[in-house]
Amino acid sequence: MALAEAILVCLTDRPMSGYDLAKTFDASIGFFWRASHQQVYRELARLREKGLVDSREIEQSGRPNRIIHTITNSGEDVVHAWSLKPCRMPSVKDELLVKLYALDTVDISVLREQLDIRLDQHRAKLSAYHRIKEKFYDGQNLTRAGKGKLIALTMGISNEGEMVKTLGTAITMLGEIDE
Amino acid sequence: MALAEAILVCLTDRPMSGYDLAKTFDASIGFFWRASHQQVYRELARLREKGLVDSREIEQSGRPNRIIHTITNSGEDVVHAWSLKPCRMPSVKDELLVKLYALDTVDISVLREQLDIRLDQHRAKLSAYHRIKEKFYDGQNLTRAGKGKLIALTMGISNEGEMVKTLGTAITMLGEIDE
DNA sequence: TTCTATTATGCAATTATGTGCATATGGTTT
DNA sequence: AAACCATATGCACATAATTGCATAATAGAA
Repeated sequence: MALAEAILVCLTDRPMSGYDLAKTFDASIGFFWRASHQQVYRELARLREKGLVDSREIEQSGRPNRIIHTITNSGEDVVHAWSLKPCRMPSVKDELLVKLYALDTVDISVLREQLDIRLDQHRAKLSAYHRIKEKFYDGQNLTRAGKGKLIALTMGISNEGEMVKTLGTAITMLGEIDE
Repeated sequence: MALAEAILVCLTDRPMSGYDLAKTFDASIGFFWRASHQQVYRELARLREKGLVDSREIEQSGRPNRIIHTITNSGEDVVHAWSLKPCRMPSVKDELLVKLYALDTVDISVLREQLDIRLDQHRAKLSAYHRIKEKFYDGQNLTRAGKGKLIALTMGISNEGEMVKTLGTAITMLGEIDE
């Protein structure tokens, strides 16, 4: 259960509402650990129960009240303990690769379209990462936190770039079959 | 639920026991879709219930009887329908990247060790993939199924190679902090 | 001789994730 | 005026994955 830790990590930076967190998980930290808003709210309820966050409701007029969550001391202890534990390998689960693996049971032109779609998705991610890097992490006086995010982003960029290249190769190889 | 489809795809090739399938998921198809033996046995029970596989017990002396599972016609229909559906993007969930993202809450030397471990894991995968490619897919007269597996393997190799490179960069960048 | 690995199957409990739905309001677009 | 988007929260149901346990025989190593 590292969603808990990912949320706590976000709250280390600053106290946030569930809505803020959900948006963060749609962007920044979501590049490395994806979660929906429902998941975030459910996990926040658990963290509150365990006393790892402190939640206070803020009155608002016009729109629903916000609930601001602040990390507690025991929350920080949990983050620290987690940081020392070894990391798991992310588990691979890619339907596209399974379809390539099972090439004699699938239609090549359909699969080709699916590869094209995937290629576009990786291109989109790549340019999004580039924009973020230029906007926030190209200055030279970065904090330690900023440097860490830059390293993660750099890995993301080279990952996506590589995916774009490999998918191109795969599409070419697929095109050379049955022609 | 694409574990069902991954199992059916394996059974398209040849009928297999749960044990055989579990081993296949520890290697070959497991490179693209990971599953434990418990998961495989449970899913096989479901597939049997739905009539997508046909299961017959084979008597053995000395050791437990094997149950051989064969894909049925409706099982093949399910695989075909699945092959036409668009593929999902694999969901990113990587603790190591979250730790980099949260660099000011983690100890750099501990994180460095974790990066080293990850680097070794990717190197191991890379050389395993290379061995398999040389052994099974370097000949020129491949079947269509073989060509598909070669494309998937090629993508795996370039993925792992890229991870090895990027982790090297990340370790260097991490080393340049606080020195 | 004890311990471990391999073959072969699976249940039970827990934890995690995904999908659909529900509510409430103010501002902007058509 | 109606439709839609952003803000803000969350429940309920369903599916999937992890972890620990359980059984049972044989072969080979320590």
